[in-house]
Amino acid sequence: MKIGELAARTGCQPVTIRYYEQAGLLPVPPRSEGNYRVYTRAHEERLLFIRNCRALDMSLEEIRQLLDYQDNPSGDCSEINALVEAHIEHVSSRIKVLQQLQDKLVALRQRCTGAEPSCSILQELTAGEPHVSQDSDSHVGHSH
Amino acid sequence: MKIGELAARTGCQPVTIRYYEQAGLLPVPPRSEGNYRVYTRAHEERLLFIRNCRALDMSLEEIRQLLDYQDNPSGDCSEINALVEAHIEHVSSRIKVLQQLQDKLVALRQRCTGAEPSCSILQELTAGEPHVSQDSDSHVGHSH
DNA sequence: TAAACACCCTATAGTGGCTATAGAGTCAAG
DNA sequence: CTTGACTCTATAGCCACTATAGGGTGTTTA
Ligand SMILES: [Zn+2]
Ligand SMILES: [Zn+2]
Ligand SMILES: [Zn+2]
Ligand SMILES: [Zn+2]
Repeated sequence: MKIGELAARTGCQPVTIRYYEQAGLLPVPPRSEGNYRVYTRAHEERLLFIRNCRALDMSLEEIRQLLDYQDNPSGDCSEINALVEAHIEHVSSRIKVLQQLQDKLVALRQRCTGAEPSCSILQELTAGEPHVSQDSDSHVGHSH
Repeated sequence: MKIGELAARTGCQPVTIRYYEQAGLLPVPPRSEGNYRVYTRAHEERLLFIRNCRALDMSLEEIRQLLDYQDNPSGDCSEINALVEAHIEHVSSRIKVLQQLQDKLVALRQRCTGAEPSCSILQELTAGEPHVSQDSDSHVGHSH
């Protein structure tokens, strides 16, 4: 299987596959005579694993850990559980922050009556309120 | 006011202030004899505006737009309202995605009984389900 | 006067998870 | 034998910063 077919099978672009190889998540595949990467079902499974994890917004580092547990099974689920638990916390704490932002944004939208000399939204944003910084220990990302 | 004081007043690092200048969000300030940037209250207000917007997770591009409306007031709130509305949509769509991920993650955690030969969590992640890609038109970021 | 120290300057590279581009090679079909 | 689809490598860009190196400035203290 060449990279294009693997990409089509996994819903993933060839460049991304090469990137995962570079990042040490996918094992380096053998090459054909013409220097093309040649993949097997094992690669496909592993890539699907990665894509499933990415679809859950795990970081590549978290995925690296899970793959490591998979490659060196210890019969102990506790580390896997801890990782999943930690990632649930990443996601849920990000949700909380975003919900607070949403509340503030809705309140901000409310401020505009359309009848002011200068829009109240801009005035509100100019006001120097105690600004709450976003927590940076969570890795679950931004809205843009 | 030198950059350190401005940074302290706005809860923002000096490097970030220079970055905003470079990015065209803060006007280039005059320099002192010793080539230090010298800021005024006007700079402080503008930087507070930017930080307030960033605290709401707006992108620098969105902030650029708002600053532009502020610098060229048209008496028309509709563009400002549209921008805020669009950003609320960025945030809320990100929240929806993350809530779905959270549900899946909780279900995933549930799978581990601690009694399997190989952890069911890894098996579930290996399974090649139809993977739902995250929408990429929203700019509100990731959990990590 | 000199040394220490806090602050400031520029320039460059790194972060994460890709995407985009340039320039070249491979391979099957017409 | 040329076209076209695919592949290769290497490099740069995206966002909003953060980190580092290597130097200059300015005040305080020994
Ligand atoms: Zn995580
Ligand atoms: Zn208004
Ligand atoms: Zn937005
Ligand atoms: Zn288990």
